Amino acid sequence: MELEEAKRKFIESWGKLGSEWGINRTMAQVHALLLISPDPLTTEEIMETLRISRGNANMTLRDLIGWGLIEKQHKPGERKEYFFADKDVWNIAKQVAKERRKRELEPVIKVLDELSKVTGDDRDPEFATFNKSVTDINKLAKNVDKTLETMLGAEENWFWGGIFKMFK
Amino acid sequence: MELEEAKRKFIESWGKLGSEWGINRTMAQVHALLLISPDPLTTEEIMETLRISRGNANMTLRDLIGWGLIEKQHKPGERKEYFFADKDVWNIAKQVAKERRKRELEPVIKVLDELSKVTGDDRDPEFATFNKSVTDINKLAKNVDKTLETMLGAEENWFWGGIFKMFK
DNA sequence: TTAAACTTTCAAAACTTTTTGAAAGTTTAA
DNA sequence: TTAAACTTTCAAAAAGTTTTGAAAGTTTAA
Repeated sequence: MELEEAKRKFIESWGKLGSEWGINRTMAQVHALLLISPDPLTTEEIMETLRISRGNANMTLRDLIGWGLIEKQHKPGERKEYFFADKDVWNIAKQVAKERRKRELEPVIKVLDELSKVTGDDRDPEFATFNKSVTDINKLAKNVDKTLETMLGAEENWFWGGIFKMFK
Repeated sequence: MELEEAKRKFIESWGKLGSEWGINRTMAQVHALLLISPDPLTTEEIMETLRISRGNANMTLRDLIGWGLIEKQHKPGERKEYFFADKDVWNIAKQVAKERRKRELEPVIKVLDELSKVTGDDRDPEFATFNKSVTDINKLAKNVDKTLETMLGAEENWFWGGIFKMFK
């Protein structure tokens, strides 16, 4: 396969993966494009390469900055803004985990905590089943949360070494 | 909070979480409803409680069975089909991880493997950047895959005990 | 100041996904 | 057989999401 085709394929795949993971397709594609660009790109260049509108490009770039995945850069003597992506895959994974934890896990845990407080008669099957599911899921969510927290604070090397060895 | 309100809230939250995680809202809501039902429910009951159409209910129930999250049950002497959810949270997490691994991770790894094979001149920054990102992401994806595989094969208890201790 | 170069906004349009509901299909009991 | 009870299908409609592009806003250099 030739480099240009490979690049296109990479952008396409990353976009698809993104849309399965709550990051929208264009956002993931712009990210992919910046990931494989040795130099920072302008809005104009991104619009052209991915054939997207100015408005879309601007919004997407802003979102990506919000996710901590890309940064603005200014070249001395130039008015234009350049964008570049952090190329460190471990950082990317960490950022995504961090954001999703904040955006999705935290609100759910808040609701579950509230729902765990509901009281009732344990001999009432309606209550008992509700209560068991809610408490179990709450425990699971808290466990995941704690795990993420620890992972985010941990150092990079254990990851590349393979966490999985620990479960053997 | 009163039990009925709590149930509604649980179904709503689970639905929201589902839609952020690639499982559609109705599917997650039906699952939530079955999770907190002490007894199996019929299509009719589910339609009524969640105010969804017959077609939608039928499709959703089929999908949930496909994900391994619920099962059909027959009551002796009755024509109707009843549905019930596995209430074991660890099983639920395992099933979801298993399915997503198969549906999403595997195809990506396949593409990345292909893209890793692309050759070029390492002094060409275009190639070098592309290659580094692709290989790094490939390593990450494989690592996640391996971790999932091990987790899925592992026993339940280490999870409830808290994996996170291992990262301390 | 001014105007050129650039960025941001947002209502409307395009596209995608989900849901509906009526019709077709299947199973069972009599 | 038949018909009632139930399940499945799928084209069209509704709902939800993303994208466009023109207009408004901002910054900078002169």
